[in-house]
Amino acid sequence: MNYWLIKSEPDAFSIDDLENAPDKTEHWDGIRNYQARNFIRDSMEVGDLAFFYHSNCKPPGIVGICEIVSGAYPDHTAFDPNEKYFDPKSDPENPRWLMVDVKFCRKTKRMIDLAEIKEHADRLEGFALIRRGNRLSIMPVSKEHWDYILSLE
DNA sequence: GCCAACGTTGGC
DNA sequence: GCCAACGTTGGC
Repeated sequence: MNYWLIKSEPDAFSIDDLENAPDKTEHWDGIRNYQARNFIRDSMEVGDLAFFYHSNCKPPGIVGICEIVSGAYPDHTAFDPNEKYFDPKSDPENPRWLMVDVKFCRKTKRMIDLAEIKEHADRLEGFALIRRGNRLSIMPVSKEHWDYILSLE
């Protein structure tokens, strides 16, 4: 059982979009970063929980919790030239990019925004979200950090 | 809109 | 394999 934080720009796909999706489940496509891909491929397991984080908005922050409900499988959007995240170098015979399905669990009682999380940096040492220059769209969260952040809710 | 911090690309 | 140029991310 692992814990994660996954980022999404709310203009593109928000926590409400996930809640309103059929079966409250959606595939998490568009990951085009090897480190994030490797997390999906090697470490994510069905039943893992993830913070749903709104990025590139005002204010950015954690807005909900979702569950990983599938193993990793090929991200088909990489094969389609009409898709925003088309990657001609991803071979369908040997897919370069993977995705998982995530299911809405609940919204947090309130948004736990980035500024607040940073105020607790001393209790969140090593948390990838507040490391300098962090740009990962999927990152692991330790159980200690997970519980602590939820205690702020 | 700005820009720092990265990741990727491609010439050599 | 090095590294400059370029593109992207994402907070501010």
